[in-house]
Amino acid sequence: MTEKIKSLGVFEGFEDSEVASLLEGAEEKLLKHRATLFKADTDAHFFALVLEGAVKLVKPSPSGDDVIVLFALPGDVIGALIMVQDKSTYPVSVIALGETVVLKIPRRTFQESWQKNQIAMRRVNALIYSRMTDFHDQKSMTKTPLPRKIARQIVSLIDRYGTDAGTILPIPLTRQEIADAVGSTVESVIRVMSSWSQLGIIRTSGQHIEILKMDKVLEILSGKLEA
Amino acid sequence: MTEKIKSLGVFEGFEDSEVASLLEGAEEKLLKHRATLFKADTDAHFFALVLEGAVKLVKPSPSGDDVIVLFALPGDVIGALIMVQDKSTYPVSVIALGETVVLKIPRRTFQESWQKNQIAMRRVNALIYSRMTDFHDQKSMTKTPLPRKIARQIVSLIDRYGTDAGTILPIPLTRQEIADAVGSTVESVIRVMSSWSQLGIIRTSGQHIEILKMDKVLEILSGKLEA
DNA sequence: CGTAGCCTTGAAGGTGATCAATGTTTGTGG
DNA sequence: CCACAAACATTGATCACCTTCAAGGCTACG
Repeated sequence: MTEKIKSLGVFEGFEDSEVASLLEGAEEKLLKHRATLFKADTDAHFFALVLEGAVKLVKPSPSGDDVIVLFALPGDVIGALIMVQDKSTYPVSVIALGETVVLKIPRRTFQESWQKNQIAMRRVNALIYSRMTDFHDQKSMTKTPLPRKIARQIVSLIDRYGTDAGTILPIPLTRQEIADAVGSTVESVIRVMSSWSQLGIIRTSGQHIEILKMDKVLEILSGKLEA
Repeated sequence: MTEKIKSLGVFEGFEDSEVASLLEGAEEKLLKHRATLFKADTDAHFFALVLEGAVKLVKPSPSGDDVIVLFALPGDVIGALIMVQDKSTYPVSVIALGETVVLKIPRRTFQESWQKNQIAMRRVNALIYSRMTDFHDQKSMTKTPLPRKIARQIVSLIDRYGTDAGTILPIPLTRQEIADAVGSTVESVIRVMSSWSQLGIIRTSGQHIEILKMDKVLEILSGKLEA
């Protein structure tokens, strides 16, 4: 068992043996950029922990405009809630962004170890709680102009990654993905971000986004700045 | 302890003594229409179960256009997730729609009984799961035209209430509230619903909404019908 | 060096927000 | 039981913000 795993927030302060039982049957898996961890509507027999890199949770839509429901970063748990349903299929597909490492944990282990471990469950629920409030935030911004939505998304990602390396987005994101995440179109996202680039607020090289003036981004988010 | 309480989904199959310990310190409370159960940013010292009627969870916005994050109906749990956070304030305000009865349960009871009761926690998590997928649904409809959003909201409410009395919305809703729930404006909601009324798809008297042609509503939801 | 994936730009058009005014229902106190 | 106020519903006109459609450019990689 690697140090990396033991140092995850979910396992903080746990005995090695405790962690071992929570990881019964777990399997570490390396995903290449764009690789799929699981597909929506597929039998949900495992959940996962993100160790390195990132994944996106995509809800497929009949009309082809998929929506990104969530970005999961290291330390995040995915597919845990569905483990409590008796039988079920995943509601979303999970796709890696960049090289990423995840830990696949079988449903049985969830039922036999996680659900019996109050502290672990508390921590899982805490993660879910923050996800929930994030949805609330998003929902409260439906009527808000696009630039503010994009700003929110960016800030949310940086906040969650926590690293004070800070101003560089932890994941490679295409404009299309940003659009899918905020519920807009590539073109509109491009227009907004181009204008930010010109104002020197951000700098992008390829899928890499760097925030140069966080204060400005926050002003946009709060509506003070139009940009 | 009333029969009504014991018959709630969360308590299904539980012994009376078990239910009693889960309700340690609980207090039944009658709320009048529009009465507030708790306010956002207030110390979260209890969570609640809806017994009768309904409540709305409102996220206040600085700009005054509040957003309705969720409608909670009988059997729903509200504020449970926040009980796992060590100390915290409610992220939303809760306001009754129509005469409603709730059961206020102290945080201590959550920590001492609920968290130790695997089955109860599973059920709470199952409720949360369905709420989560509901958010996913909503998010996947951001780019969708307003009528479909409204249709989704209506169908979701009727689905959840389950009663095959069926075609009458279980809660009194103003157009403003519908607008707040789908992220739109009163005027726009009115235009959509008026057109439905004229087509004989729905009938409204005051805050009461009755669905006359559910099939049509479903067609609108799926995009087959423009209306 | 050609293809695939992503980014960019422009023009046109639509959906819904906003503003403003008016009608209707509900509830309350005299 | 009436009168008035408050809350809710409605309608119309205007306009901003995005979406959509179309075309082209850039970069990377086999």
